[in-house]
Amino acid sequence: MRTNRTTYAVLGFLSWGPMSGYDIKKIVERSTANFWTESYGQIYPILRNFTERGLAVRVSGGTKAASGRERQAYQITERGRAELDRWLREATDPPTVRNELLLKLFFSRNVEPGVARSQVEEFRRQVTELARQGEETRSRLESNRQGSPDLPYWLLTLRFGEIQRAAVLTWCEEAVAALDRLATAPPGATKTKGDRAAAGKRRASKRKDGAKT
Amino acid sequence: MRTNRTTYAVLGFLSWGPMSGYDIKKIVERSTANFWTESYGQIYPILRNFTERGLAVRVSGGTKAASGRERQAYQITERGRAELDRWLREATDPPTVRNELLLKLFFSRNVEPGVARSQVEEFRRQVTELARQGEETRSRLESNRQGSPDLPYWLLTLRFGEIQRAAVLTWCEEAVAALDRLATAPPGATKTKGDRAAAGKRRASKRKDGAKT
DNA sequence: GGTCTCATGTAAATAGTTACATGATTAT
DNA sequence: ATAATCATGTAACTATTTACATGAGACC
Repeated sequence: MRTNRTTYAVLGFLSWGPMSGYDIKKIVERSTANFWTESYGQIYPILRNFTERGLAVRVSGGTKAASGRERQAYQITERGRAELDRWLREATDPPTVRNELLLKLFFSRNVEPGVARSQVEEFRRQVTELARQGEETRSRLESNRQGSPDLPYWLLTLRFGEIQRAAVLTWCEEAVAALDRLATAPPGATKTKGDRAAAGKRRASKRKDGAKT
Repeated sequence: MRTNRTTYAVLGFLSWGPMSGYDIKKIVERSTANFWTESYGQIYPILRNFTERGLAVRVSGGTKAASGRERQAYQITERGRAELDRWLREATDPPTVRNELLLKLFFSRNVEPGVARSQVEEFRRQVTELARQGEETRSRLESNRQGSPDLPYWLLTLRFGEIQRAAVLTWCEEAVAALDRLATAPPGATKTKGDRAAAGKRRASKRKDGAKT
């Protein structure tokens, strides 16, 4: 029975030093956003939970900086570190993916190929934007994190994103080309089994396809 | 306020023809497992909900085949098709990813590089297995779905997986190599604040250049 | 004076999984 | 006989997001 993954994300950040829930949220947005997110609704309760389980202690005050309320920082304990260590060594389940774009594509014969095409194009724009952000992150890391013992690991996660995004962009182009071919060539002409024509025409009108309502 | 994505997955399957919750679960496992999953706890309630909202009607009996209970099939209505159509055209939010392997890697300086290395290796095994399954799916589709109007779309989603997995496997090798270098070269080299040197050298391919400062 | 950001937190809603209850039929 | 599979469904739990309440200091 796998326990809450948020636990470990938060423990991981606390391993860098004492910080508050607010800090964690901000850092998550800047550092792991591409493969991990957390919301306040997760973070604050888990921090309280840590103090109950002895994985962290609350150190009020702290840096203080420029804040309205008093800063509630949390410091990881030995037990907290042990728990983090355990998780880092433990087997990792493959991620459960849910990709809505692919789901739409999967059912896209219900619409004209142009619709699927626009979806892919929009997806490509999104990925391109992520790639741009990735480049920024890389130069930021390389210019002011030199020598950090964390850096090699951070670069590994960054590289994952880079390689994956490049692949996805390749696919986008391939997919757009395939959909263009579908849009022009295919209505009923090609394949076997005579009944294909309908798919291309589908949008034209509502006729009965043997299904009543 | 985006409504439940499960809704559309189920509508999509019903667009193929009347089917039961059980059918949907089985088909999901065989067809979309790589980018979409659903559980009974989602499917059955949503089917009931469809009858209330007029997106599908219940057609008891149906194929019947070999079943214990009476088969409860659901048939999509015109309103259901309209809703599916709307969703297919609607803008798609980028997927929120949560990749636990990358999260572990991100915090892996808390353990020896060998730990991260094993995690990546295990991940590679998982992806390799998925790739094998993907190949099976491809030959299955190509041999007995020829001429289906859905085929081009299915192949697109399949291709996405293929391209992405190839990229991920490339990354795995790169990552293992990087972690091996980390394990041998750097133990204390980077430790202190003052030495930017070590990190910069790390990029050099095979350290014959005396990379350990 | 207004609004922005810092900051902590909670409540409610939504999403999703897991485990179980039930029971008929089919294969061994 | 019994195990497996077909099949439907629910309850409880876990996970996660969103929206809101609160309030202080900073900035214009």
